[in-house]
Amino acid sequence: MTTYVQVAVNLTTLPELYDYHVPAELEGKIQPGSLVVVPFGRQVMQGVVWRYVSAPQVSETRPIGALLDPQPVLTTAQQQLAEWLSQHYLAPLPACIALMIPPGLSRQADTLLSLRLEALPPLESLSPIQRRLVDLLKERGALRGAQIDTHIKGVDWRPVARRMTQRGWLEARPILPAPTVAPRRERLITLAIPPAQIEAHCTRLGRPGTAAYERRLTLLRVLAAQHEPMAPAWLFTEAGGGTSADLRWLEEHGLIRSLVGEVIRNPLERMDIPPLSEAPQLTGEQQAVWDEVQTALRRVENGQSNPPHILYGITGSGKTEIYLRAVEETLKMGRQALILVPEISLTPQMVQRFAARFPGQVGVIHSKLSQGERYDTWRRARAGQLPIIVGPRSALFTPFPQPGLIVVDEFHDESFYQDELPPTYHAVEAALMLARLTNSLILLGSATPDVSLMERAQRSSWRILHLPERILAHRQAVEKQLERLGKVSLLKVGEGESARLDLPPVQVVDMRQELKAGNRSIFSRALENALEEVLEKQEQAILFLNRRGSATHVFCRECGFTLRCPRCEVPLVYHADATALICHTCGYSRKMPTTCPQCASRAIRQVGLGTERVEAEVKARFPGARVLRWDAETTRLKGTHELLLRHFSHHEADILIGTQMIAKGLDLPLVTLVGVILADIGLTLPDYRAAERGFQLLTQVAGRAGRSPLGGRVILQTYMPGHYAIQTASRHDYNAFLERELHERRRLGYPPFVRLARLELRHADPTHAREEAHRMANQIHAWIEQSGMTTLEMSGPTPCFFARRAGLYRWQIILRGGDPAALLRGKPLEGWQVQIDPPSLL
DNA sequence: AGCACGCCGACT
DNA sequence: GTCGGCGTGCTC
Repeated sequence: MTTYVQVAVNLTTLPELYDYHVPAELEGKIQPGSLVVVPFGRQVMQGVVWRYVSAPQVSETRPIGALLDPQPVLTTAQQQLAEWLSQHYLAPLPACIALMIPPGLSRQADTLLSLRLEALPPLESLSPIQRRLVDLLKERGALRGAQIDTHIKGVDWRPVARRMTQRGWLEARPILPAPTVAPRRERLITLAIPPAQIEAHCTRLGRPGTAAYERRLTLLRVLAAQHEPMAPAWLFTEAGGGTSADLRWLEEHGLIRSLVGEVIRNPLERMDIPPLSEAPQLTGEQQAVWDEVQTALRRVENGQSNPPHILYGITGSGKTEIYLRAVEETLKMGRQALILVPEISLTPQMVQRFAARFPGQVGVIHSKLSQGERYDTWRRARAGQLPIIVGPRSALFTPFPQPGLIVVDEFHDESFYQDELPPTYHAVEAALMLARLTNSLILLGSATPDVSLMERAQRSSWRILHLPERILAHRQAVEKQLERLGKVSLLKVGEGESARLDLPPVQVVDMRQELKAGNRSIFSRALENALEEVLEKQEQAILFLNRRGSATHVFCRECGFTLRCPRCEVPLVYHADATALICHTCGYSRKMPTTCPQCASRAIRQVGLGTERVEAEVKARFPGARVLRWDAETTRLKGTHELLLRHFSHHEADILIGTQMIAKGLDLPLVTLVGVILADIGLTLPDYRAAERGFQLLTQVAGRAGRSPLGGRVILQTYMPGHYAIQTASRHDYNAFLERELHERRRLGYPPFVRLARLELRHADPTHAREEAHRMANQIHAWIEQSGMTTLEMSGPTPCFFARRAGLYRWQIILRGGDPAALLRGKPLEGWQVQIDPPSLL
């Protein structure tokens, strides 16, 4: 009996599965999820076995070539998740599978080219490209296509090589490159005698009293203290000396043994992990929430399903402690937990808390990992050896044997939506699906829950858990620190270790009134006074402005000409410290001109403001203040987030100026003032979620103040003080915002009351882009007619709001109504990027 | 992705 | 007549 299987071939554009038979030598070793090598046309490719089939769809099948990993690389739940992603987001299945296989293990087919010297014509008769190929292969021997690509750039050499192969001048052999990742093996040293007998064997260490004798004895003692095999380099470090000759001596005298063992590459080794921390006592509110979560986890344990749980808790209300306990409970029942966070480099405190509570059981995923670290983390998770994974959206695709808990922290964050490369998907939606497939509990936590999901939660009877009070954990530690600084605490009377804190009062300052009163500075009188006060008291302040640079744009007062990026057409931004104009979309930069390029007038000026300008103004007004600027640029120039952060939290600076990256999860107890320089930025963008984004950002920024017993306040400067996002954020009133925003969405016909799909086209040729956009719009119109989906509305084609990006012209078509994805499924959309339920239409 | 097939214009 | 451009379709 031959076994037949369907295989998803690793070629991201392939829409279907292909049938193969299992050869006798692989019989019993192949199962759904197996990573295999298959012949495909005249190529050799990688693929994932999808399912067994009793009979193939085609008369002739070819055999599976080899099995690349004895363990399946996808779990059953992951296969189902990949199928759902493919269906829901209109992406080819192999593209969805690619999300789940570590880079380095997943390889694409290639061709190995070599010269046939005996058949080669005289070199003079060759064309330049042919000549380059021949020279390269003569020098380097046989090369893969990918290797040739690195030597011959900007030229399409493949058709040339193909013709040379047809003439018999070259030999082309299809190959599949081996995975570039593998377990790391190292020589390890272990004691060959019981630790207690070291003294008894001293005679075998050489002549007593010599340096070598002492070194060897120390090596043995270190090994005895360690209880586990040690790599030589580590052993020498711990022993404070030693050579490989010592090891040889000890091995020859039967005192130690060498063995080869796997060494795990663990990214957490590079991180400072605080000592094991005990779970703090819960407040009454936390306890009530925890009781509910615990009950839900009981149900998971008993195989019953749960609705998604939303954990709506204001900044500093102790959500993380609930996550930690839920993880502990999940581990107790032998299942694994997944913690998704928006941006791991901005939330090192989150990772540290998990690593401290569950030493040795936490794996971290982030973009800076080496391939080896990523591969090892993936394999340990698959084997059940690493039951907790913390990471960004990609961490969702970790292969756990039996997940029991999925946490999405700050689930309103847009970084959970991937729209750069296909498949575009929303990690929160995918997490909801995975929770359903694995019968896991899913906890979605946020201080500003996503409006669409909140509406869905209310409509579908999800559980909504509320933590309305800020708490201050580790009260004694903080109070001791304040005592040292001679500060008076503003804590409310509380029980035990934790205490309550009020949310900081927010003062909205109308900048139009400031102008009327003759104040043309970027600081209102209120903010200036507050800053002065903070500096006097030796406390700290944060100034927030959601824009980098010194000015928003540069224009000529004579003729009105604005300097724009030649590739993106967006206005260039002036950066004072580099005296350059920079495009914030593509990075293009040029010198600041002294005269207008259009009319040659010298009246060319910068207008608007960014973080650099704020920095300059602060330094001018408060010469004694120590100022630290934190944005994408200073991070790039001055090193890691952690470094800047540590600098500030050790009070080596008084004022921190930053863009939205300072809004996330920082816990800075000495900050008593947060000033928002201009709250309006972003609110006026033509996008259906502009108000929601503004509200979230302002709420988060405001949450940075008053996280300590010193109290705190927020000053919010704006030109539109009546805007509901600003009004509700200043009152910390999420419910009022939610109600108003849902009202607006219903009125204007936006999610959650309709579903959206967005089609985007990018092309270097503006005419082609426009014509293709119109052709597609007509086509979609016809599809709507044919399908009878008359509730679907199409708008466009229109140029995108950012109409050019990195030299490419962008056009979009928006579909809204019942189920836009259903219309597009299976339709030819080549060249277009499709986004289902996009969080932005810019 | 490769590679074949097949159709059209520029050269030996 | 052939060579070489690239549009289209196929790979179990």
